[in-house]
Amino acid sequence: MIQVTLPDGKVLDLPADSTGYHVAAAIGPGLAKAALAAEVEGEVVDLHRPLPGSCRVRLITERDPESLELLRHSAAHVLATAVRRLRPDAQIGFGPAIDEGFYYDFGVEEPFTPDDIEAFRSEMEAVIEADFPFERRRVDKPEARELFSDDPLKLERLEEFDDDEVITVYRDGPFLDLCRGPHVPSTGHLKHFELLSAAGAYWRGDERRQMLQRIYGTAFHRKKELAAHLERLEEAKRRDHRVLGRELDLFTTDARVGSGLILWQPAGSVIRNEIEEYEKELIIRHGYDIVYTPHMVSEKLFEISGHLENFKENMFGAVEVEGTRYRPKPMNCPGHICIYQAAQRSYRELPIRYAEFGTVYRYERSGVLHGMLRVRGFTQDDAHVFCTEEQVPAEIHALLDLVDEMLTTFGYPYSIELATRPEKALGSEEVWDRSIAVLREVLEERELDYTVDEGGGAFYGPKLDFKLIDAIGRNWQGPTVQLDFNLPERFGIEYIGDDNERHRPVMLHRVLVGSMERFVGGLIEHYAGAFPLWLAPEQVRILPISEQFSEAAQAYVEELREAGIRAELADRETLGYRIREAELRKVPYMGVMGEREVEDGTVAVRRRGEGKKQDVLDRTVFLERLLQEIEDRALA
RNA sequence: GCUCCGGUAGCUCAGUGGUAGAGCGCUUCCUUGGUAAGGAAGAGGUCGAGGGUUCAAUUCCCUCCCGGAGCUCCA
Repeated sequence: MIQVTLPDGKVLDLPADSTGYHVAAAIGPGLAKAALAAEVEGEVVDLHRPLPGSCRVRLITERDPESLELLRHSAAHVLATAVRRLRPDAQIGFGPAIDEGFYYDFGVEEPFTPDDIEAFRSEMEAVIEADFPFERRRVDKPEARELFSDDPLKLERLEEFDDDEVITVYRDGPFLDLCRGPHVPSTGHLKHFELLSAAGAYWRGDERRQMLQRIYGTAFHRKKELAAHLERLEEAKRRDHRVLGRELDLFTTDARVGSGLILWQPAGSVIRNEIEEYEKELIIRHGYDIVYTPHMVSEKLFEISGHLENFKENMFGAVEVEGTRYRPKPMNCPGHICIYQAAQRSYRELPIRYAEFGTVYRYERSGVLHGMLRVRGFTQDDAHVFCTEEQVPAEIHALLDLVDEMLTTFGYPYSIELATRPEKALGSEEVWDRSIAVLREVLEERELDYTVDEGGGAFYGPKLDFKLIDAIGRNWQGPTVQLDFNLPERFGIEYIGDDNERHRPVMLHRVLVGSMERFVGGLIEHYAGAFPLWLAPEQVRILPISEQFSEAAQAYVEELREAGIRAELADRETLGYRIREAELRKVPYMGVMGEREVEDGTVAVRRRGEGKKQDVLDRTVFLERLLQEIEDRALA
């Protein structure tokens, strides 16, 4: 007999060869049916795996978050089972669960067609219907070699195991896979799944290796959850900034200009300009100095900064003028350092904070370019803080204030990640530890939640990464704050301390929006194109009921413009048509003016997305409300 | 960069080895309309670019450019 301790502290006495299933059965028939796996001494294992002896056991059902990963991993096996049935020659690669689903990689002569995918989907249904149990078996290396003698990819993986390592295989019906597990008990547990896409993927992510065909899918315990997930994907598609960008005339690209280069149309430029004006006001209030540096500089600068050494493959090529080679800058920091070095600095001046909307150019491989989100030319809201080591905590505090104010304004919740010393790092361990400790202390002082990305810092310093969460729950790269132990050394920057000696200042890099292009692209998706009033390219559209009121409407448009409101008149076609147009254009407010309004000095105000609900307001009152909403940068 | 898919009117897309269509948009006219499409007429295309095969290429083949799904990488 063994003693099994349950999470609530209860202890069960069970026969020595019991499994998680027996534990569940001993608790009750409902649980025996619902259990998908067991957590034994903290490790998730198959439900039918014998317990190692007396132990702590927690049963995992579909209520537990871990179970989704199990389900999806098993779904990947079901997919492979189906593929192998229809295409016995397909080599099998890896098939893990991922964040939102699963994939499986196959080596085939010809890429899969949509018809193939559909066939696999149907075949998966059959595999599920058959309800094959997932059977785990330990094997040694020679036996494994035998089992996978027809699967070169599995054999390659197999050779990476140490001789004494535990190797397990899983079988479900006809399909056998080299796999660590665990799995759900049988294929029948997979009820709600969908295959989503197929694309090429290099074996082991190495572009020099064979290209496999990867099929992506997802799976859920409940039909409703699957439907909700698919709906979320649809919603993401509807919000696609490339589609909205064209519909709303925000930005465009042109083959004659080049890939990865964004042309900001007037409407998009309004948004960008509003953001820049807001940020300028914000950072000037926070003690920053605005600077400008050239787009192209002598290559020598990048020799000093080390970019030519470490970043060359991301830099545009040089142009030679009168014997000097110039390059478009990939980063703004070297220029800012030169401004710092334009004069001898005293500790009395520090901290010095230089900010620039600096446009940088980076070579990106054509395949990674994506709308405004991944481009070759972009403008960073870049800033560099030069300060003494003692001033660092105060600077970090100030930055956290700045970040919070900024992200709150745009309506983004966010999370914080602290990235620490990587393997290959510059500067002494002691300096690193001290800097990380400073960052940590500031975060803790503020009682902010954060996660640690162990070893995720740049080689030249630790950083804080802020992750934005958008309106449909997706994560975006947000602000970053980065300590730099490298550039101050390379440039030999100094200040004179109160001891009249030369000292090396600490340098912080920081961006808030990061790249204007990426940020605005993200905002388009976050707001689904319906920008809050302060950012809306067109804020108010005035609609006279008929042309006989056009003059009065035009006069009101002028009045609004006079007050700084971006207002337009729409007086052609029918009223219904114009309302529809304004809604599709996502103009925040429509103001209807007919006989009554013209006589009364009012306007019938209709808010975007609120249908017929409207207020008849005194025109001056409406204007004041608009101004207030803009001043507040209200989100609604 | 690589694999696959795509590029036809401003936009979304149909179509064909015998030089082309729809809807929306645009222009003009009629309509002067009270809250998500009033009516009519018209203009608009070197079918991504170049080369090849063919009596004939938008259609088939090759190269290139641009875009998409991914791999890898990143702000």
